[in-house]
Amino acid sequence: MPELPEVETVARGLQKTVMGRKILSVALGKTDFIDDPGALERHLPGRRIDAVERYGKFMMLRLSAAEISGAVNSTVEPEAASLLVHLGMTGNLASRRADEAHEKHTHVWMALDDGRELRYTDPRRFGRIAYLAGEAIARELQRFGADPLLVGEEEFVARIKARRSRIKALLLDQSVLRGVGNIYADESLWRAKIHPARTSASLTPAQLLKLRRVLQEILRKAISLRGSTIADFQDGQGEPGEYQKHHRAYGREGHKCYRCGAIVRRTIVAGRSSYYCPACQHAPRDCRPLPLPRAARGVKAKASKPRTGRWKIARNR
DNA sequence: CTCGATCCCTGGACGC
DNA sequence: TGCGTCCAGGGATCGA
Repeated sequence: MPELPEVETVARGLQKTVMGRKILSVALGKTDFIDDPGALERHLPGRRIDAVERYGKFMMLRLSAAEISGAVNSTVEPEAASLLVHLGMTGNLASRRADEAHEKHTHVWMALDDGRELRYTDPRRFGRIAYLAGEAIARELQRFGADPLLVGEEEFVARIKARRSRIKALLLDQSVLRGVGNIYADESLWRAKIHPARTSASLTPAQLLKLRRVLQEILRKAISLRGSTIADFQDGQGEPGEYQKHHRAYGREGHKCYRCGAIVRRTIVAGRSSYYCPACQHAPRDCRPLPLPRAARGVKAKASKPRTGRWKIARNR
């Protein structure tokens, strides 16, 4: 699932391939995940993609003011505008040759001035696309919390301590930190030896500082490895990330803890599967692991495949 | 404020 | 093998 490192990877790819390109036209497939499909058709053609930025799990395509060539298009307002793209669970945004067959579940085609198309694909359509202009951009972004890579020690502790939820729920809450999802929440909690069901109030400042530090280390490492690619699916030409090889908790139910050898267990916290080492990460009394599935039990349990969605980082050529 | 439940959606895993 | 069921999960939303 695209979290901060995966979105960063996609955004960096797009910086190389579509930045500076002009959008010539827009075609749409299914649009139930798009805020205002008509706005895309009305406002994107004629604009140039000036920048591709990441904001939490969103990508922001900064768009030019649109008077690039030829006739003035009166339907295009001159104010700052952005295309916000959230990949949800299975979304991808990539540049393809216009004559290249499109993947199944492609829902947006943006023809560019270099003969290529910027295409959005998303089988489950849990993603989101929104065209935002003017003050709507700032209004949209103010809902989100700190960037976990930039947040300082004081702010991190303050944001966590301001709430009394379980730590996993807080890590996943985009209004606390923007960009952390299920994988990197579990990975950082394992590394910090904190059980996901612990409440923020029960954690010491030292534990929170440790959590912040390992979270940043993990995110940086994951970005350097182009994110995590879980269980490849369909279509050949992706360039998968490598960070899944470094997972220490996520998807490892039934395997031995890399640190102590205990069996990694799974439980549900904040409505999400949460993987942890019962020996390293002391559980609150009210939190029990789920029974191990048959595939993950037994002596030589050939570890179950990670229970997870799957997606692939497509190469942005 | 915080929780859990429900829904959205598709396809892969699994059980019989 | 084939079919039905369960499940993954980010986020919105609603009720407790």
